[in-house]
Amino acid sequence: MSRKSEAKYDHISIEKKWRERWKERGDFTIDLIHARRPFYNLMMFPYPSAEGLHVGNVYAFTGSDIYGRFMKMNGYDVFEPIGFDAFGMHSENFAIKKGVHPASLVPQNIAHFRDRQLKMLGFMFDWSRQVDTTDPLYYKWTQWIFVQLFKNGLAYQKKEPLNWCPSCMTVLASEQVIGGECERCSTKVEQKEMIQWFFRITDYAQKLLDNLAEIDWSEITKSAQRIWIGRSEGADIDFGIDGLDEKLRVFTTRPDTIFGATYMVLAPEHPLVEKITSPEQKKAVENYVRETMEKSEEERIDEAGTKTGVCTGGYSINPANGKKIPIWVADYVLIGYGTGAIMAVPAHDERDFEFAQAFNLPIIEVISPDGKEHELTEAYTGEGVMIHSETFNGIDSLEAIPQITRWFEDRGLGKKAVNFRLHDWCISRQRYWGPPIPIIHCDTCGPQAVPEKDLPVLLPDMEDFQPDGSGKSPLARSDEFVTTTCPKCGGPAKRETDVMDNFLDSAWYFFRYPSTEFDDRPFDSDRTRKWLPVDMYIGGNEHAVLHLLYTRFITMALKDMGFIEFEEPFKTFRAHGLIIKDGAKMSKSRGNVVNPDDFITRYGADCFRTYLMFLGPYTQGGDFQDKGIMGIRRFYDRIYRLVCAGNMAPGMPDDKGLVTLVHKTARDVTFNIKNLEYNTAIAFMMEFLNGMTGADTIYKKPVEILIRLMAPFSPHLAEELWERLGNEGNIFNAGWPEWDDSKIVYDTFQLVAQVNGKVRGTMEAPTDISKDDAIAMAQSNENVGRFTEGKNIVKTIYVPQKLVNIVVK
RNA sequence: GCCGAAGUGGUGGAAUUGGUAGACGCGCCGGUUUCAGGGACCGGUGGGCGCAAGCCUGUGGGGGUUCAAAUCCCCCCUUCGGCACCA
Repeated sequence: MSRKSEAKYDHISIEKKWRERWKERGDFTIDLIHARRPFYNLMMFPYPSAEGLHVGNVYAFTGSDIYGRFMKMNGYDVFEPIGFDAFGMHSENFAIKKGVHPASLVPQNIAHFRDRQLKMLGFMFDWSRQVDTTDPLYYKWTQWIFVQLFKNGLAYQKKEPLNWCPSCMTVLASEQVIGGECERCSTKVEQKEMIQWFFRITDYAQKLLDNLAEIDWSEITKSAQRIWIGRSEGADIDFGIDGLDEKLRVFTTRPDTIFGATYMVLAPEHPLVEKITSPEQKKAVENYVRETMEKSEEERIDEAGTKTGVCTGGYSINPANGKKIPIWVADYVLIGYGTGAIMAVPAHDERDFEFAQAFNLPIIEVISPDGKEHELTEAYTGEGVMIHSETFNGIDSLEAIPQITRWFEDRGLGKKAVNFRLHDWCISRQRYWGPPIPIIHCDTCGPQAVPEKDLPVLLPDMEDFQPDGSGKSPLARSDEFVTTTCPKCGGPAKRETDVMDNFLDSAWYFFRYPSTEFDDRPFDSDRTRKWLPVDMYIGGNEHAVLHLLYTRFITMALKDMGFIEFEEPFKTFRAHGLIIKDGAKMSKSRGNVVNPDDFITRYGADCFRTYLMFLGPYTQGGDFQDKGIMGIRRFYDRIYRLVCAGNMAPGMPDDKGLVTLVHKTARDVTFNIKNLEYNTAIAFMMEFLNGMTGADTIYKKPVEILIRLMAPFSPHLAEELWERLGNEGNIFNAGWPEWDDSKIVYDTFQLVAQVNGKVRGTMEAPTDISKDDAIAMAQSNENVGRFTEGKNIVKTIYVPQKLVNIVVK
């Protein structure tokens, strides 16, 4: 047969054919009401950026889609929706850069994403239920959520020093500051004191933490959340202030060290600083506070370790022993944690030790590892026996913590306390491209929620939408938008002009998917009961403390407000890994960005999908090497030719080895997919093909099994081959291959003969060989004999169906 | 600095209740097909020694436990990720 007439795997026409067929048949539009085995398979919806779909998106979606298709073949009614997270600074900044209005750019981007890219990749999305966060019909309900939180006291305004991104010209939530930089544009953030809207996520800190123990999430994600929530247990203790009728409250995890407190430190922003400063120190303190406020977050991070501060001239009274100790101001104490003030115990805290050394403050050892006194050259932070602690001397420090806490409690000077580093979620943004915060400010009635019947508060169409850095949103420049009447008293009032954080849009989108046809409610309760919580959620771990934490909070709040019956949104979450290119991160500056479109055109979506999954374990990512995709292409070419050749014997082969291979492959591929170990699943399928083509006759049944196993990876090709083999109907309704464990048996195995742990020979032995026979067989091996001759056999180890190890001396 | 994960051929990666290290690919080498050019098929491919049988060596480095260690324990190095003065 000449090369020309040989069957050629034409991926372009095959993929086109099946895209159309699926659309015609409506294969993936599922009946949400009558579904019998609902399975909600969710992936993180993308920003429809103008650069188009990134290979990282394709990687993420493919891994999720394979899982969804696998579940479908296992008989579940899989709901796999997709949408567009199109509000927010990412879209807006890009629009500014291009000089286009986001309202005209975003729909273009969505169309490109959806029609030119996502639809080419063979995902089984239910296109009848999309979500676009910029659609007023969607953000109406984003605003509705705000209103519910406001009514329930979970949304409030407060003035606080906040993270301000000078480039994006807006405040950010602390989760959106990564290493002192803006999460979106990597500009160094500054501190700015402003009045903003917050959500009380801290009310849920304990629950957010506790539930982590119960949910089936990637451990790496759970641990990131645990660290971010940052629970620490200790005590609040009130120190007196010399000459003032005020209390100075501190939080400490080490009340056992209180007799070693030799000074106090206030954060520069602490409200008591001014009151306690003595006239002599006034100037120095004022200078220090001003300098600190002017420092950027970056400078403070860089300086961590070098201690600065000034003495206030004020004194505090240690409630443990009545001693007078000086109060200092220093920036190593943060206003945002605990009470913004500490009792400094230089002997047992590294930071306090450094500070005490820098400013020659006394160091008193109160915890001793061996009960003796020491000359301290560094802080001792471990446990030990208490010394210099009056009536507590001799007590083990661990036991002393509850004792001392109780001692203070009894005297009304302190109490057990728990602190979280988690802060309330700042959701105000001084930007244009987001849902307006649905609040009306009335001078007489205060801030009022926009009545639900008046939602959505439409984002006004403004030609000039650029942020101006004034600390106010561009919306403030529209009188028409701002001017309104108070819903309570009817008097003149002004609308809130900030828009909401983009992460609120995405905190509830999966509630909307199953209920997109309802325009009188955000989500239908029957629908929600049937489909939520989400069964499987796959996405990037970069959202561990952003989206994934906010989402859990919103879900908990919705439950407490009575709208839903569960408090965790995702039963299972798996973080996928990251794709790199030739060992390095992909980036435009390196010029090593993989463009999915090129590979799809050249090799087909099926090949591209499969290759991405072959790069490495899905949860760990992989290294994309352009040449590697040929391996997958060859694999599919071979299968295609095999099926097209058509000369197959019916049914299953008689050959026991082949039968075993069929069952073993079905089993292994199944478990691999369940565990998201797609790379090894593909390897097993390749071995299967190699094993089949090595035989004289090809049988049809094993080929059909292989095609079903590969269907989640290469849906178009699998459909095509399934049809060519004479099957009717969607392969995804054909069921998942079953296997029989009792068929996975071998008559013989390779018996390894070792002498002193080194392999000296291998021989084929019957599976049911006895221990004695196995040992005898090993000893009969010529090479083994060379190493045992003239030696004493000390012992012999037999591991059934594995090896014999003869130990000689 | 602290926490977590990981270091395996030229390369991506397999193998973990401890039991033949390198599955499956890529690349490379040799061959077949009247084959001219990213085709198909067959064979080989960790390193060293050897004509060969085979031997030695080998999973970041160094110790240890064990009949047996990529896998378990201790110390060290490197890389990546997270947190970053959190009291």
